[in-house]
Amino acid sequence: MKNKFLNELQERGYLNQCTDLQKLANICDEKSIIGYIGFDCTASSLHVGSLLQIMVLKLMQKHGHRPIVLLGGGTTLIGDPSGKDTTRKILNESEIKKNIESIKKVFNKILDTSNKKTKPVFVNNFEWLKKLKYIEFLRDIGRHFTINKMLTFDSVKLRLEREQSLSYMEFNYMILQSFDFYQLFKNKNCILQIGGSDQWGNIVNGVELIRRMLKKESFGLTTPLITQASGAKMGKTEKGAIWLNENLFSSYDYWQFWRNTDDKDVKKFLKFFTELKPDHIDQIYLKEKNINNLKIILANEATKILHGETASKKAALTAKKTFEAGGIGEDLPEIKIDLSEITKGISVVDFLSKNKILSSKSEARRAINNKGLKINDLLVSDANSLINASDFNNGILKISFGKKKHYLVKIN
RNA sequence: GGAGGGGUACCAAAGCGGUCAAAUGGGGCGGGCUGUAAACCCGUUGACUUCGGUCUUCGAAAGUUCGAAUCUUUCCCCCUCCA
Repeated sequence: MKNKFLNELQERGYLNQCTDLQKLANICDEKSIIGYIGFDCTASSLHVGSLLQIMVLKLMQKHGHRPIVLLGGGTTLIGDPSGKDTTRKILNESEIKKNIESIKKVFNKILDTSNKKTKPVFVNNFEWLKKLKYIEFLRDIGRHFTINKMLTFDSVKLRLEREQSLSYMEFNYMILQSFDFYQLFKNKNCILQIGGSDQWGNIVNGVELIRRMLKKESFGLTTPLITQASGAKMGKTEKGAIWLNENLFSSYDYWQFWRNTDDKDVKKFLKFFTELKPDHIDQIYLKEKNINNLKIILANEATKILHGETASKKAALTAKKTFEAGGIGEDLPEIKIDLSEITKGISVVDFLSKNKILSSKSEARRAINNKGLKINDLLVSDANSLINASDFNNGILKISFGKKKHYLVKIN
């Protein structure tokens, strides 16, 4: 019989592989466990690609288990070769520290921090990795890894097959990650490591290490690699990543991201990225004839989890006003402009490039020539036209690029 | 160490003395259709511009030439084959 936590894990499609599902289920039935996921700290924010993993942590909490969030200051110094064709850029310690602080904010928003029993624990593997002594480490830990086996793991194998160089430093990443798990197992009683499917090799090595070093059993579990119907990797659009930190990606944009989900992904994403019950999702999916309403539900629920209910509602309202009523929603991005500039009259093209709505004047001219630019919902037909005071209604002007990008310009 | 092949825009790839800001495909962006979706169709895709042009770009540097992505030299990097 499956355990509730693992059951829901599977039902939502979070489960890819597990080292021993049945045994893990038995343990989860008996007591509350501690599990961890490690996150990369190469940027100041995680993006939607890591969201599935965070949702798994949240699910653990829901079923009374405690998540450990490992923000890998130590391993980020090395760079995980898994799924990478080339060596990552190496960050220095202070950059990583800053990134960790920034990334933490998101976990504190998404995860439940009020329940003492399941409150997330943050750890930084730099704490133990920095203390390692090379010779000791080789003797105590290194002896348990054979090169023969390490060469068979995808992260290594693929790089070698493609004849892309893999440095000795990166080659060691796997061992360090195993050591992380060992440390957490030994010191924090953490029996489960979760990760994306590309982490399988690293995770299994950790389980193995614990067995060899401590003669104890631990568990590994991976989530599937999710792609969007378009084939793109989750969270990475060509424009840039869908960041989770609000300073990089506003709650309004975040809501829009979900609202623009491909039809084919809607059901899947509802299960992945909302807390609606799976059977409820199945029901509404059957009942609701208009898929757009489901996309709105998806956007509302997903945004709620990250940015809270107020922000989610505000984004939804703005979307409604902007797209359905053709009006102005207050959550649209704002741009301030000095009164003096409008009295003089500023050219539209200058304004667009200056405020980074478009990257250059040429691009702005192109946009106008391609009928892509509107001011107060009126097409701008002349690339030389000026913005002046008469374009403002109550000190506000709406400028739109394409059908989806709208900005409010306010007089300072 | 020896012998060859190659580095071109976001990516892939053509061009191999002028007509090259550089074919074509993908991607991006905009428009049309629609449902803020997909598919499809059209346009666009270095910067600046008084819209006449001007400037920067084909691994790096130097040279030949009226003129270089294209020829020469040196350097850097990648690949294939042999040892």
